[in-house]
Amino acid sequence: MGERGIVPRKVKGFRDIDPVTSRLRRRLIEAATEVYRRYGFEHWDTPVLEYADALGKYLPDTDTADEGVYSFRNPEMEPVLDGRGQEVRDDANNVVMTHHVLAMRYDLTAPLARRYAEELWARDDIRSQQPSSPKPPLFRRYQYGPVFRFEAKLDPGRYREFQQLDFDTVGSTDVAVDAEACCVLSDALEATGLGRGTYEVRVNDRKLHKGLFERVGIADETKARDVLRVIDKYDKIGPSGVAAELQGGRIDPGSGAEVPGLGLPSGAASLVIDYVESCLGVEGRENVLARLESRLADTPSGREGLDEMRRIHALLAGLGYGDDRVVFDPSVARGLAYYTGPVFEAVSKLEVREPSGAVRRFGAICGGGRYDGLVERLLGLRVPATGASIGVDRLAELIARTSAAEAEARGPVLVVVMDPSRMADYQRIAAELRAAGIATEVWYGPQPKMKAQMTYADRKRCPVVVIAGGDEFAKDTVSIKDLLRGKELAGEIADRAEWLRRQPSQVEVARAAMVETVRSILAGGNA
RNA sequence: GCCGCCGUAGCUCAGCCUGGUAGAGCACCUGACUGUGGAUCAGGGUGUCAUCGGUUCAAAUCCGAUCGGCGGUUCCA
Repeated sequence: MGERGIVPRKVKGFRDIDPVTSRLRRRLIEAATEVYRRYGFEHWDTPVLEYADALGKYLPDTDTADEGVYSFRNPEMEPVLDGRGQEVRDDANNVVMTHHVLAMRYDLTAPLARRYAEELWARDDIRSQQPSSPKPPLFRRYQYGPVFRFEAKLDPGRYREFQQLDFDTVGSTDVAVDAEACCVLSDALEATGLGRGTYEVRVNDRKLHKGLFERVGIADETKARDVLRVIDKYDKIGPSGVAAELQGGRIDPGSGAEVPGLGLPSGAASLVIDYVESCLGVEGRENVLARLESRLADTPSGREGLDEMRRIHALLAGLGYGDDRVVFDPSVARGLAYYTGPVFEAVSKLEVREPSGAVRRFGAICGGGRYDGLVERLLGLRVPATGASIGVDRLAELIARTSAAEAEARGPVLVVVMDPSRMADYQRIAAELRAAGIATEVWYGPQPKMKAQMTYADRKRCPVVVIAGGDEFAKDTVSIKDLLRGKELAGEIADRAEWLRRQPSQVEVARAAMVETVRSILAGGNA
């Protein structure tokens, strides 16, 4: 053995997708996008690469080293543009060129903003910073595809490349759109196979949080964000943990890690905890609203948030979306620097058991909300938008783990090669089956031994094998073996010789009847 | 990123404390079987003991660093 060459290895955080997962993924995307389409969203795609500054405007936490985008310098030189889109020139009046930084998209919303802003940019009134029309055009689209995030820590079910399935409405401030987004999520999840009652769409409004801070007297945004972060951990660390982190800090008993406190006065801390606990275990959107009413109605932002929630509730109720599908949960705190109004997420209530026996909770499988600052940072123009995204990979994993049917994926039909000199005949058999819409593969492996071919078919979960040797060709027949039926009957095998003589899962039929016979086996009937 | 635990065959793991160059179950491979996967029987160990370095006559075993996994913490547009 000499040099081994380059060691083949996959990039960490990225995945190879096997045929079963791939098929499931595509099925989910088809089912969900069909729902999106029914609501009037149209399909737009955008490139995987964007100029980093177009994305970067939405990187609220670029200072944290943990996360980031994959980026690199464009190999091609392009002109540098100023804020009005004019080429920058040097003293000699030459156009200044540079290798711009390109980045892989980390979600589908930032590219949407770019796409939308680019449309507006073409309008003279917008470019001159003096919009003649204060009303941005309405735009509804869905999009799916891979997004890329550099994450320092890779939890199970968390990757650096993953699929998102987005739908967004740009150009409307009406919370009716937010209510509709909840319906879309619910419909889409059910279309992919989640049973009613196994999931819930949780809704909150960032304005409620804002109201809480007004009440408690927290004006600083960073501080507010810190408080929300602590609230979000309530189910993990409990009321005493939350109280400690809001005030003096605590030491995590699990890891011994020191968690610094936020230094809130104890009165403020108990107001915050009261807010979180006020709705714990409260069933029904009406009841949640009533609890919040008594706590936040006297703050300007809280009042606003409550009005929005109330309207969303009325719209949902009018459409028949009850508490079995959409709930109000004031602890939901997504995308702190990003969302401006209603926020939603969808979670599965099913438990998944790891091979190790541990129960694993799936995180949110969908997330979304209103982000009225979308285009503002690109064009200085405030454009309302709301939308949500399904995490396709998480949903796929959830369904794969909780649905037995999905695990039983089938391979193609295999045409066994008994006599390599009759390859043309085998390929003709395969062509006939394919013409009937049946996925079919001819054995091209090295040894023509039948046992090896059967083992191959078994591994590949082939449902049917077509066998034709000298006997069959002489009689113009084929032997058709039902591997799934054979598997069922395999338990009865006591004497192999006897078993082979009877071949209970195999039939010999006239060549003309082959397609029909295979079709009926695939349809579930036994030949 | 920080703290803790872990890293031996394809998988689940034993061996490590008390150094003497590896073992179990399952899986896998071969054959009984010249035209039949799953039964049965008979064979087969398929491994740079994560990597690199240190201590030692001798390291899977002791020490250090690195990489990888898991849990927590941070974070999640």
